[in-house]
Amino acid sequence: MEFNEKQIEILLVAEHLFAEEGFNGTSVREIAKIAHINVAMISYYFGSKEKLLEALVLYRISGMQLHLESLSIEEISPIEKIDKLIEYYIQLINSNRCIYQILHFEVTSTKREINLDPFNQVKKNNLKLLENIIIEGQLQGLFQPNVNIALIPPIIIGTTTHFHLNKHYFQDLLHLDSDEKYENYIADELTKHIQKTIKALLIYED
Amino acid sequence: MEFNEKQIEILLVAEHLFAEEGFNGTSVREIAKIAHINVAMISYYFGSKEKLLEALVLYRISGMQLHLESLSIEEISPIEKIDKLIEYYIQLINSNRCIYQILHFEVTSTKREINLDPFNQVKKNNLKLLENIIIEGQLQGLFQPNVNIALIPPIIIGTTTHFHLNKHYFQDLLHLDSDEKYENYIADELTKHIQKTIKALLIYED
Amino acid sequence: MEFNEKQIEILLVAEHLFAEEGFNGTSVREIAKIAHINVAMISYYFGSKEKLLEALVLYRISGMQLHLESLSIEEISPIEKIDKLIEYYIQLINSNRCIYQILHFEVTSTKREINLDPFNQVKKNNLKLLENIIIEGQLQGLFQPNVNIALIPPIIIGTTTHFHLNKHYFQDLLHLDSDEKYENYIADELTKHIQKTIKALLIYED
Amino acid sequence: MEFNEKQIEILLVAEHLFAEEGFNGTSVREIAKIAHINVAMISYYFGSKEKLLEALVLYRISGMQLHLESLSIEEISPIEKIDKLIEYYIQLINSNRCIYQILHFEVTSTKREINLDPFNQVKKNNLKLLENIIIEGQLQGLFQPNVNIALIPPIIIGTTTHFHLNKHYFQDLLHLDSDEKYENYIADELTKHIQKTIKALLIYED
DNA sequence: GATGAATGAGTGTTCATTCAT
DNA sequence: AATGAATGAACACTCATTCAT
Repeated sequence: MEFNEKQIEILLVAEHLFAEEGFNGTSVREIAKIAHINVAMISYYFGSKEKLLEALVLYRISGMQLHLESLSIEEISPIEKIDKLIEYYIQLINSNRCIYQILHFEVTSTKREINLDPFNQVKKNNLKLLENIIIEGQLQGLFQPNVNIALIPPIIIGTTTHFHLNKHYFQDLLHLDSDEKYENYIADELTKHIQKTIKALLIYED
Repeated sequence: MEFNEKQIEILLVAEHLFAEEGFNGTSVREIAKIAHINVAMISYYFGSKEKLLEALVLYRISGMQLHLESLSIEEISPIEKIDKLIEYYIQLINSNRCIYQILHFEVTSTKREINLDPFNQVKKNNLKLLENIIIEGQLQGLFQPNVNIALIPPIIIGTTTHFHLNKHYFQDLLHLDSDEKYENYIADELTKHIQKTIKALLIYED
Repeated sequence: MEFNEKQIEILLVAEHLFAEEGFNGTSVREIAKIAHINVAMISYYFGSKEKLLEALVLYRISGMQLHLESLSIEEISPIEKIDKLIEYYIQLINSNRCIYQILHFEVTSTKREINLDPFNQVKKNNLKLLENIIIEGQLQGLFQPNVNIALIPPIIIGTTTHFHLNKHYFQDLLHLDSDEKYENYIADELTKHIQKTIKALLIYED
Repeated sequence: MEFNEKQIEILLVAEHLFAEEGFNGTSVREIAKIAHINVAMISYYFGSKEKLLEALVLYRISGMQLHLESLSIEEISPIEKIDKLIEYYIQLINSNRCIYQILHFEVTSTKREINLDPFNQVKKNNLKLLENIIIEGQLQGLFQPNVNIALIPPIIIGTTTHFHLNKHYFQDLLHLDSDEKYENYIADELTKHIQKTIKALLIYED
């Protein structure tokens, strides 16, 4: 699917608004106004508001694959690989914050007829990547053998998105009185915390 | 705030629909139809659709406090306390799944003028409870000293809600081909997984 | 028709609101609230909102008769009688401002099924009173013979009500920067102006 | 402000209904039905029902200026000028009957946020025109010096609108058993009556 | 290819009134 | 006699979409 310049602008505006106000809370007129295009353009370009969402999902999912092919062949320890992967994962969620929220709330939970196979495939690929690293670590005797690998991404994604969703609460709790401090906290403390957690889980013998 | 029988029925129907279709995706007529009441009743009882949401939040938050006062005085090890607390926490999220989703997506993220102070207070109380247990464990030399306690609830809540939000994906991935199996998986594997993760984090020396 | 204390309070509140906001612009809930009675009382006491208006009209019309029986027998010149009558008329409109407005706008012009016979009778009686004075003056050679008597009350009522309806405009135009000044202007200048006008009309030979 | 054909039709229908049933007594559906347009068109064209009223007022006020520039320079006596002005004034009110009623009742008296400055300006302009004629007459010694000029338009407008508002009463009183007779009465008797009244007032020495 | 005009369906809310008590 | 609870109907308005141009 190829999108022209205007279509991409519409997608970006829609992404922002869908994330902020929800799909039903966003009117096509609002999108059209901000994107400086005619209302009819949305139906004209995408068919309908719902199909605009579908196009947006498609457009964004392609960029959500972890591009860590290098990681597999790098000559660093699996522990460092885990650290790198988590850092990269959190950055990925961070920079795709809007579409993550849209996907989870507007698509996954509600009953829209949007094909999520590409999204699910991405998640499975990312899971496979993680699995390879863990198996490598287990073979090296660094990681414990009995870990539920499928439940590790939920920790990373879940914790990060939860932190995002409750931004105000955590800004208050952790005294992050500027957006900059908040962003830095994610890049530093939250990332370290999740890295430590996953590594503990992998290494810790119960 | 006291609600009569019909008001509670409206609240329950609204909760279900708001969680499933979103606040903006749910019409008052839909609520009225399912609750077998007149459309005007919603305005009559609650003032407006928005105030209905507010009433729902208020109604539910009171039940979201962790009732684990006993835990503090029980003569079991802090490790067992952590296990119990997590199990209880997950059950709490489980049975309040709808309002959790509503709170996170309809209230926290969007700009509604709903007072979240009670909700935030509950979260802080629950955090305090967790903190006490961890400090107890640290004093006994069971837990490591340098853990970011504030970031532990996000792991529990984030992981659990992420699992819920992606129910279909995980049902497919983990071959949970019935709702029963899915529920059991949460009660067993997911709970164990999160317990193990948190304990690892607390005990693991990096 | 006898009204009890509460009914009269409702009537007074309704009169005030109907004049200020119009019949359709006033809700029975508004009336009930201000009159400190239950909403159902209005239907209970008067039958319906429309019948409340009817009752109000009936209640007020009785007081709108010019009580100037004395005028007929007083031993003053017809010119002085005209002066007295006009002054009295303007005061009458003044103190019945609300119901006058309601009658003209809510009843007379729109198609309500309210019996206006009593109101029309009052107007005819008042016209007769005026006619008698004018005939007396004509017999005394004070007034011209060829005057259209039926069109004299419209001058008095029309001018006065027009002044009331455009209160703000005239307050601005005539620098009547307080309600007191405005009221005084009516009692003094406007009254004198209308008296002079009618007398001129009656005396002036064209 | 330019209005297209359909917009003008809506304005005309609205004018008629607002005058007849009042602003609150007229529903947009009623307007839409009679104007043979979709209900949504009213919001689409004017923004809201209230703004439709505002547009109507704006649309009509421009036509309410007395176009009597010729009068100032015509070589006729001030007395004849007064006659002409009054005749023209009454015709103006006559042909703008609806908007006059709307302005007086729906706009002037109730608390709408409609800008009445243009209307007030028109009234002041018309007053100025009258004033010039009267001063001319006074300079020629035809009119008395001590007349309250600001209170003359109220006589003309008040009397005429009062006559209109009480159409049924006067049709009954004056045996004007057809609309034609009623209209003719205004053009003949009522006009003459008001002309005579104003002239008497101006000429009569008290 | 692109758009202004237009619309039917649906929105949340308010209304006067009714009715069981 | 008096009222709180309840309701169907109507309200103004917004929506995503269509269509002639």
